[in-house]
Amino acid sequence: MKATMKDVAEKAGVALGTVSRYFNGGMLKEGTRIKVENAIAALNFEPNQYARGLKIDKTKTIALILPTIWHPFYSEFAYYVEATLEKTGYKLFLCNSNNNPEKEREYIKLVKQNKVDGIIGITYADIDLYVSSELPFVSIDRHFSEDVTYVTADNYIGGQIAAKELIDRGAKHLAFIGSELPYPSEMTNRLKGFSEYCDSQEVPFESLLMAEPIVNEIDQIESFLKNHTYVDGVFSINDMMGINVLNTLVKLNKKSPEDVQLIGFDGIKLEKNSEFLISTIQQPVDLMAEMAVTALIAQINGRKGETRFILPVNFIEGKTTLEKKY
Amino acid sequence: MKATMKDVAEKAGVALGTVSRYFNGGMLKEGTRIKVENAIAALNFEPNQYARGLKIDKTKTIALILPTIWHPFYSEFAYYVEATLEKTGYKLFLCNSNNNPEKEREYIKLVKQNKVDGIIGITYADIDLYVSSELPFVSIDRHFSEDVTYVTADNYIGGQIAAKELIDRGAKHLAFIGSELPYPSEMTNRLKGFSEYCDSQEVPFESLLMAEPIVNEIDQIESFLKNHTYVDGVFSINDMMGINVLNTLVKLNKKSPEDVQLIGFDGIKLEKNSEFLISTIQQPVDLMAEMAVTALIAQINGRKGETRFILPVNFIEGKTTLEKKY
DNA sequence: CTGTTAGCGCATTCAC
DNA sequence: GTGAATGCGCTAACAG
Repeated sequence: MKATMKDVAEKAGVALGTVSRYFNGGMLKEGTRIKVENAIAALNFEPNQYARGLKIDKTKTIALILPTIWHPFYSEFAYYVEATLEKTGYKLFLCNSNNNPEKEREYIKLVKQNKVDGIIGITYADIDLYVSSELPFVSIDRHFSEDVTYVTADNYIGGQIAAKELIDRGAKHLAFIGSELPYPSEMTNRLKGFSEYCDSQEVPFESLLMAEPIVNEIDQIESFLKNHTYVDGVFSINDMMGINVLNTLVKLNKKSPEDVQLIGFDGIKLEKNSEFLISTIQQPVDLMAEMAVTALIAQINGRKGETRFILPVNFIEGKTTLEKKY
Repeated sequence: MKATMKDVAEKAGVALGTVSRYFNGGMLKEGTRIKVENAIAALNFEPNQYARGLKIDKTKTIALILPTIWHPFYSEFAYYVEATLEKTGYKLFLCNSNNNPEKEREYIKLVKQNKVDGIIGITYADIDLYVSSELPFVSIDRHFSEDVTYVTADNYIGGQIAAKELIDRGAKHLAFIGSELPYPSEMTNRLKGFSEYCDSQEVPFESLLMAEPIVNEIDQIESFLKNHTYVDGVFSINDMMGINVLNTLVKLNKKSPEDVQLIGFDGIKLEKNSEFLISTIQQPVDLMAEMAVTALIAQINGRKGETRFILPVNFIEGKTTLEKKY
């Protein structure tokens, strides 16, 4: 049998409230404190969190909704979210939505069920209606209605930097390879920054915009590259797609960076201490996680501050770009 | 304000117990059921899970402890655990232990705190004492005391297969590159299977066993390969290390598979639909997750069946091995 | 500083 | 088939 606080109180010869006070930071006289501690140890007691939660109406738990944890970018984000949360004693529910709105709603319901205090979500589905401003919610990379807090990297500047770095490294004919999301997202800004910078420098560029969900990604990339053999600088919408571009280049007997320079987006690494896969625009994942957690906990505690957090990105020089020329 | 069951009862003009029965599968007369449903919809009511949990002493929640979610193998495993759990309505707490026993114990305590019903753990730390047989616990890749359930891939056979495949593909001088864990683990069996097969075929092999935690992994691999230039077939303890071996080979101007064939372990992919990184021995991660969940839930419900699950591995032909010769 | 007490929201006996 | 009453384990307010 699991011991209860009542058992502890009896064993220690004190009242129930005293034991409770011991756990909630109240002052106890040296003697009673020791009696209580002994009883706790003897019974191997741990307070029942569900009873506690019922009483104080807090769970010290949040849910993280993301498309799939089986993706280096999201798993890195989850890693940092959990790490940040830990410092404040919060626990984390993990939800792989697979972009299924149904499942996202199910987790959003957990807030009403008092199972979690709030939610951090990377979601591209249409759950606007469920995300009200009363719900402690922080969105990543996606802008809901005005008063829903969101955290994002500066995708627009990221796109500009990608274009600039390719051009500065001697690329003359650029290309953007990416997808078109059915819902608006910060990702669109990557292309916007890229194309506007190209235009401002009067550098021509092509673009391959595949419809989501993408089918035959590899084939599409291959035929695009075949039809645009003069392209010598590619900006891919993210690193994973960048890897596919790289593999396709190999197949077409082109070398990177010698023949085609390539810059991705995200800054994926397979582990904390491994290398970046390609040259890339790195999102400050650790910072994004930290901000998201901080903002969420503030909301949970009734404080509402900033609702927009746009964090800086930076260029990572990897194996798929040449030395800077200018 | 959040509505309670009492509010629903009042609004529907029925008693509290009736509403409760509605949620717990009791029979209601058509008329009352509709009244209840209307009231629930009107108030947008969701049952408070903490109150429910307190009452029935179940949380429908489990915790997953792993070294770090920021690692493709673990994130794939977590993906499948969550997917399996979902089917049974369980929720998942994620814990990155970073191999810190303190943190592992903290999560194990959640069971006593009634915050989770059970635990699945991939842990190499010394937490034996905390893992008693009363605790619903399933260990992955690690054998605790006799009655603690564990799930693992057949690492011994995996090692044998790796050796066999390298030899069958014409490698004459093999090598094992890996680490030595301070605690016993199934991983040790990879080397055992490998070396025993080599011995049985009278094929010579070298081995590099780096002490954990590994420092200067790349340097150690490089110097090992430099000192054993005749090696033409490498079995690395896992895929991540395999990638490091591959990078080092490139640096040393050796080609894989032409000069050195390489087989890893795990069968890592960066996403569900991406490619394997190198030739490898694949663990049946999906199956392992499923078995772990099934066994855990059985334990939670008081049923105890098998306590040992050893699942088959298989060879994946990737870019770092040649065609089979024999 | 410590003991007593009243719920938190719900599931589950019992009567009816 | 339904309503009323009891308590799960705990916190917090109050009295002493």
